[in-house]
Amino acid sequence: MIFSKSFGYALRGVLYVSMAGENKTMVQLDEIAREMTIPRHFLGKVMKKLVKGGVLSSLKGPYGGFCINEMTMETSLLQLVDMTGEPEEFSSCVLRLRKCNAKNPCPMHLQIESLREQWQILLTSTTIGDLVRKDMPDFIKSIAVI
Amino acid sequence: MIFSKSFGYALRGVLYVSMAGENKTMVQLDEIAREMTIPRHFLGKVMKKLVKGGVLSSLKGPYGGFCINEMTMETSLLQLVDMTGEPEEFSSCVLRLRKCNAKNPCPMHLQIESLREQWQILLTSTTIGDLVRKDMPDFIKSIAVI
DNA sequence: TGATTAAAAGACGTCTTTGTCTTTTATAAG
DNA sequence: CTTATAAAAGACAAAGACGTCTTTTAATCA
Repeated sequence: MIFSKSFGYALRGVLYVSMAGENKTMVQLDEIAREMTIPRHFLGKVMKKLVKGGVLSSLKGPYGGFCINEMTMETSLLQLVDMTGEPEEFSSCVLRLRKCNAKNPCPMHLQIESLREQWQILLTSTTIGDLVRKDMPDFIKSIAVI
Repeated sequence: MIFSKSFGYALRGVLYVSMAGENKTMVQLDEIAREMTIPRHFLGKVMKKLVKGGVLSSLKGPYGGFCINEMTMETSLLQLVDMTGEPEEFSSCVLRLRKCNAKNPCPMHLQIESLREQWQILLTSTTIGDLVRKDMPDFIKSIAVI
């Protein structure tokens, strides 16, 4: 699989907060985990990363929880990937061949590099806001568990 | 990373046998591991899978080792992926959203599905033979360790 | 048959990802 | 200030990928 489970949890978490947060101010971990069918404590760790990354804001204590902020809707999927996983090794050959690069390309270098760039562009140009705006009403039903 | 280390080892292993095997009959694990800088015993397990999968043949005992067969050059990269890793979950949404499919697509379904298909096509249509034929002389230098 | 060789197979250990549980910290309300 | 609440943080466990080492099996040759 291309994306990690953590990424999937993060995406669904942000989307849930973005949509549920339209009415309420704060959305709590328990609700997100229950509605999205994500292990509660693990989701907690993922959400913490998102808060650290600035994608979401949080508040402890009674009436606390998570909420969106100025950055949320502008966040790209690539940023989400970076926050939830390891920083990609962008220098190395996708096929794991040594010394494969633009100057000394492996036989598949061009085609693979092209595909990787398309992914990059797609993930960079798509924001949480895009997803939320695209088809809100139907989408809420499909962001639950994998 | 898209492909596992095992896949990288398998690819380099098959390529090495394919190219070294033009002269000699049998290529041994020790030589492959040494020349490709791959952990010997781990490579042994990967090579075993390839033999089970029919991509390579092997012989035990003195003068034994690995050699190519009728299937080797026709093997696609996708087959190599399948042999070295887990069977892909092709039904599930790449973004890990539930119930996302052609009839009930998530907002990114079309674009992502298109990219995935391009990968699929590339990996299916590229065979070991293609790689070996493409630029043999230069390639042998670049298939070593990542 | 016996010795040697090399792949096959299995036991075991490490590291990362994923998941669970408990404790700590921060905030709101009385 | 005390209590309740909820995120933050940390310890720990399970599973899989990756890696090492040892034993077993099969083949060749004397």
